[in-house]
Amino acid sequence: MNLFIVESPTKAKSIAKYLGNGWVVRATLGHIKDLPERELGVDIKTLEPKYVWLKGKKKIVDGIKKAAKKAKKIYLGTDPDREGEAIAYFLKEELLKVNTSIYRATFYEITKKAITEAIGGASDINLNLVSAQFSRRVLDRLIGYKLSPFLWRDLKERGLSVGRVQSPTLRLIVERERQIQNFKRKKYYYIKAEFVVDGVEFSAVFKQRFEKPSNAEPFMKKLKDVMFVVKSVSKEMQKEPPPKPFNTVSLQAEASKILGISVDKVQKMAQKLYEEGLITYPRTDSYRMNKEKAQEFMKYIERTYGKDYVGRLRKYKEKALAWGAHECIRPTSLDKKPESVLELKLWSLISSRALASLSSDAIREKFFVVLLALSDHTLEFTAEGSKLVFDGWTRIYPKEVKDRALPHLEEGQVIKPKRIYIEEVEVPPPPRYTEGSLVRTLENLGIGRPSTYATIIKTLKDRGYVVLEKGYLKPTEMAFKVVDYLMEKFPNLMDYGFTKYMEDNLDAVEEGKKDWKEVVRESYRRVLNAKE
DNA sequence: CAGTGAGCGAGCTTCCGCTTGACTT
Repeated sequence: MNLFIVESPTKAKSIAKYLGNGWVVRATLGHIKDLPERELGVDIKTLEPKYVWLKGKKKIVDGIKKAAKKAKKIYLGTDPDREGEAIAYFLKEELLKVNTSIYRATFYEITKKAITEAIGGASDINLNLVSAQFSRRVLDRLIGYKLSPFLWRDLKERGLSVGRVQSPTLRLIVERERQIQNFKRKKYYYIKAEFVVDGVEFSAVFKQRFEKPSNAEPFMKKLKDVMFVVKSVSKEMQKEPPPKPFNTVSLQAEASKILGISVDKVQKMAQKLYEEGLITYPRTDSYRMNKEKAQEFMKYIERTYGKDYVGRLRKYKEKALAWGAHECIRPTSLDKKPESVLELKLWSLISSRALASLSSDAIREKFFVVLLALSDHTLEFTAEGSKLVFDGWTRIYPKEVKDRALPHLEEGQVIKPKRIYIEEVEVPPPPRYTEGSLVRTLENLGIGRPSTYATIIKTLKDRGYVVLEKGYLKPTEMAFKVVDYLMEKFPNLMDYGFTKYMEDNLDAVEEGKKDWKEVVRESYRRVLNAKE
């Protein structure tokens, strides 16, 4: 008998099916060891971490140990990334006590082929990856546990917190609020001309924008009872490529918007769909899709919508970190659907998005018309129109874009406006973040990971830093104080590029170019550098 | 005798990231 160990019990089930008789597959349920919660757990002089059993994990690993005793070979199939490598490292440390035949197997998708290849090519733990995890973990602990007390002391409130992720995130929310508070109402004025030609209504706008309506008045006088001549008509075809399939962030943002629920709820529902075997792994930053599945989906598109709607499997530029474990979020099969109404809505959203990503471009025809006042050719107006000439992917994943109709116009044609008027346009202040837009911003900045995006928001709420108001995140008084304090005292931590700086250093550790403790020391010094 | 400071004990807040299931409300 051989033993195969993964993180997720759902994966364990699938893999057990592929491997068949002679194999036992077990799951760790994520990390098994971590720094102790109630103390720093890091020797501040040597930076030596103290990893202890996570609650309930000793029991799980004891169970795995029992199986390991009887196993011929043991394969550590935890996720192929920093955190997964650390789990494998601690597993090996324990399992060596009962069996020395231990191998590290990595795979990037759960197919029979990928698993078989992983077993064939199994090797040993990558200690550089493990070291990078230590760096990340210890640095986060130092920042969290050493800096939070500053807030308790100086802001005289208990329960406040500082973190590499949460604090810059809070800064985003607070800075946006300040932009809104300091926003100067600004209005602009446009001159518009309305026409009806062949029963089609359209409007054209004067090339110049005015700060005050009185500035537009002299032009309005000149435009009294004026006729227009069509100077030029042009058009161009525009391709609209399909959207990418979902990853964690885009699913959270899109589903919370469309279904009107929190990103936390989206994530919990997605987890349930995953456990029921209806979708792929829901915590991923990748847009990759399994080739065979993509082929199958494209055949479905051809059967259902016709050949013209079949696109191709596109390659997307992935963030460096998205190299990791999992493909995009997609249905496992188009026939297996959930029963509950809300879950079905989410599943359908995921399915149609995955299908749309494999569908053809939509094609839009855009028109541009230039009109001149017949009496004075310096008075130039323009009109734009557009029309969807081929719906492509938008047939599968609806996108709301209205056509703007223009009548057929010939150069030199003279037309009479129905009316000419001044339109007031007020520039709106920037909006507060929604949970979805915040999570999108974090992903773009490289802050946080797919497994934590939803909990970051929860932490900010729990600390009393933000409240949800009509679906938007609003910072509290305390949030302003905390951000101002941290910006003054630890500006390097509050820099949106800090995580990127850390990641670059972790990359160096992973490549064996830097010592992990040196990276912690340097980064932590950088955080403190401001004053203290 | 007032003021200072060493020493000691009580209370104990907090990080990010990996994964679910066992809790409570």
